[in-house]
Amino acid sequence: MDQKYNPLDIEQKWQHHWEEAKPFTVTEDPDQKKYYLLEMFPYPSGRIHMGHVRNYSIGDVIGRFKRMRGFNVLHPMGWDAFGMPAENAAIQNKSHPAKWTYENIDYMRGQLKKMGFSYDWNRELATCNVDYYRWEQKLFLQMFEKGLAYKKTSFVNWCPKCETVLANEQVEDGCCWRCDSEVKQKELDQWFFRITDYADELLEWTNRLPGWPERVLVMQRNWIGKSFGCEIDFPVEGTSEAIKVFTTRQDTVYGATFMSLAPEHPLALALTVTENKDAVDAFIDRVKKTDRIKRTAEDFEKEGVFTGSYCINPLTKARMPIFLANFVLMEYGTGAVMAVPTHDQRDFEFAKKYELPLKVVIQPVGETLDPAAMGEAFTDAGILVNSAIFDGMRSDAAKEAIADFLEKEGIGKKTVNFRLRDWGISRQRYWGNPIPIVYCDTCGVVPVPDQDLPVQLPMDVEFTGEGGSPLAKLDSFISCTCPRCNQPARRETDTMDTFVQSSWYFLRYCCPDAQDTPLDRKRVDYWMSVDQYIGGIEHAVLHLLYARFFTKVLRDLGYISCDEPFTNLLTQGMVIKDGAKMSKSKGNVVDPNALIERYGADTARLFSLFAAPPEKDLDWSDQGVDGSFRFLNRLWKLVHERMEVFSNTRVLKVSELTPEERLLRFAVHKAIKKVTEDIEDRFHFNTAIAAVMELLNVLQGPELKSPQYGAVMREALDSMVLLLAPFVPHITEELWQRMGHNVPLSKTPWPEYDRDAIVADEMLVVVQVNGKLRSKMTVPVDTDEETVKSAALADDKVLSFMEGKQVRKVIYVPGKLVNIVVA
RNA sequence: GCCCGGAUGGCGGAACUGGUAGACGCAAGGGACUUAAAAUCCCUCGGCAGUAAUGCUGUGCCGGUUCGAUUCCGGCUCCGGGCACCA
Repeated sequence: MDQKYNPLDIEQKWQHHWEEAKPFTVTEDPDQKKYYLLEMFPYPSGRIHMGHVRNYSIGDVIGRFKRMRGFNVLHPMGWDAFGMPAENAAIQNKSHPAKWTYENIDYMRGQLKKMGFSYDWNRELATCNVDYYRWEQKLFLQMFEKGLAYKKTSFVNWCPKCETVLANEQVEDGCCWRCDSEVKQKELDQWFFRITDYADELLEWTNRLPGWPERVLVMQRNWIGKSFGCEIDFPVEGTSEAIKVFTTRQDTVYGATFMSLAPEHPLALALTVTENKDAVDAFIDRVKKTDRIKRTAEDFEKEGVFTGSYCINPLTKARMPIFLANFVLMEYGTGAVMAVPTHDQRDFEFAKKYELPLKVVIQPVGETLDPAAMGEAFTDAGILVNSAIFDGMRSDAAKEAIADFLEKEGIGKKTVNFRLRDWGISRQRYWGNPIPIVYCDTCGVVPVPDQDLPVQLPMDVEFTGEGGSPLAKLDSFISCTCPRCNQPARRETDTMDTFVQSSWYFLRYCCPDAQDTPLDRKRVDYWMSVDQYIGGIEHAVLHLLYARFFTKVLRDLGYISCDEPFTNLLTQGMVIKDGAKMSKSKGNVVDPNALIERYGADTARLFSLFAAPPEKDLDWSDQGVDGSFRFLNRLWKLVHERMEVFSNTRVLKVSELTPEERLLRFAVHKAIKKVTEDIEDRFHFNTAIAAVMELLNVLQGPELKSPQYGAVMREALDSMVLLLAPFVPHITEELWQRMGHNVPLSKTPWPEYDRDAIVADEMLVVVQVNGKLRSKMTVPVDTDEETVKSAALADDKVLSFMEGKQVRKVIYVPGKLVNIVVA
């Protein structure tokens, strides 16, 4: 037998075995506890990177562990395969995105297999495959029917480099999430998903996801941005019209001295008097040319223009001049703001600039504000003044009272507003799922009927890189007949955002071969929801919000029963090297292939799990990798060395062990307990691995000559190999087999620790004087409190620190320490 | 500005409910083996003083609670992340 640890051979051997025996293939079994484990599926960009290695290694530990614990573990893998890089590569290489994508998938699948991840490959799916996206088209049409998918003209985020629209969630710091180009605003007719219909439920459930990291939930809550307030009507002087405003500060309504409208407000032009028309037109024109992102920056100068019209404050009856203001957004609230310059900083700045009246209606407790002397708005809560019957009330009480009063008078009503906008899903790109819609001059927007699905993405397309989407130039695709009137019609040429595909892939994994339906309810209901989801934090308000939305929509469409897709979420940290995220431009990339060739997959897995707990950033260290490799070599050597000792050993007789043997066994069972708890309760794989390293250090001690040493050692090495199996599956399978086991590790249960073995005969008691460590004593475990205390008081070292002082108190923490308080 | 995290040796990190700070690993130094090197094995390894035993000190800073604080409370500093002209 090979005595040298040769990772490449044994990894190949066991990967081949898994390929043949398929121990990770699962079906629904109502008699077994199910466990759905999922890592975020990769985009097939070419080759896997360290982030993938880390993400999937974390997942694989959990998968293999749960399997050994007797769970029916669903652990699928697939490809988030539509998207722009494929199209860009096609332009560059004069190739086809499909070719590029499928080649990448083949290569990366090979890489994942070389890492030894325990996936059920029978369920593999690629979202660019028509067998996947056809069902998404069906779901789109059902959403269209229910009004959850709709088309509207609006200003949208436009990435000039990607030549496509981006959802709000895909704009980061005013730049494209993918290519970092500055995002512009463009007015386009686009498809949207009505995620705002689910805003309340999405928010509500953030309080019912205890298995999610709090910061992800907070980010989602902020993103949804629910605020409570009032809608109030301000009648326009001399007309029967009223301007509706939204405010969260109805307690300041008596202080509203003017009105600010968004330049896009539908009443803007109608309210403009003839003398002001030129100025207003010029202002609107200027604002429209200003970039959206800049316009909404906090430091952007507040500017406006007077329309010449007035409205009436419904409570004070004061005349309020109506302005257009550049900082007022049409898409939040009603596009109109009642301006309270004393209690809102923006209104304050605006009022100062255009010399508008200031009226204080909230006084801070114990202070009196003088409007003339104010340098900034007072925006905190306080006591109402100058507010008629509400004078003297506190802000929060006044909010309620004024809201009730407005409702009673029919001037306004309580309402809520969300920051969340509908999800814009149209993309002006080729490599995506075609939106199954036809435009007919007679019938308008017509959904493609069920029997005509799927709308196949045509393959005979040229990629020039010029002039936008290739689909928009492909007559054979565009030209069609209207399904309603059979007249010539045009096909929609936009494709769906790739985040649509990733919003339900985890459901399709449950029934990847379902033929007549996107989702086979019986199977989906068996597996869902995902018990553990693992991926990067960067998807906190993207994928993770969209997937929650889709799950709720599909529930309401009757496809599934669960309310939420992911019960537990683990967000793993980034992989860092030399103080920066690994990237080609920084030149600090570690290639998994090179690592596997040099050390084997087990070492790569072990290091990425050992160097940091999963949720923290992982600092890559080449020497650290050496250390992990050394450990596996020591393990290999020790098992082979001691194998002979136990080869002809009889059964372990626990009651007849020598003290040395008992100590060895103590170490083994302590390790089993520690590793089990670290994996199960907290996913602290780094400390679990450290515990096994400690055990190895103990077992490496000198061979004993005592009669049961062989039996103890057999139990020890068996246990150690089992404990390491989820982390380093290849070497452990090999050692397991070499130790004479016929059943492979992948079918062997997790070890249980023996409670009796971890009860020590003696205990170490630390002795403190005034909280400082002064001595240690070893006493039999059953020693009673009084005996321990008096032994501590009689200790030589302790006595020297008590000299000339009186004992005030003696504290005993059973089995741990004695603290003697002296003065 | 608001909301979340975080700060522990030369480095990655450990200490789970307040009870021996620094597990495990890396690096470094010394030694064994070797003609030599690699590999392997052994020893040392927070700081200061001391040959040593040992003592003092030490978990970002200041203070508090406690017999006892890396852990709890109050106030700061710095770093990372999210949100932000959202009415």
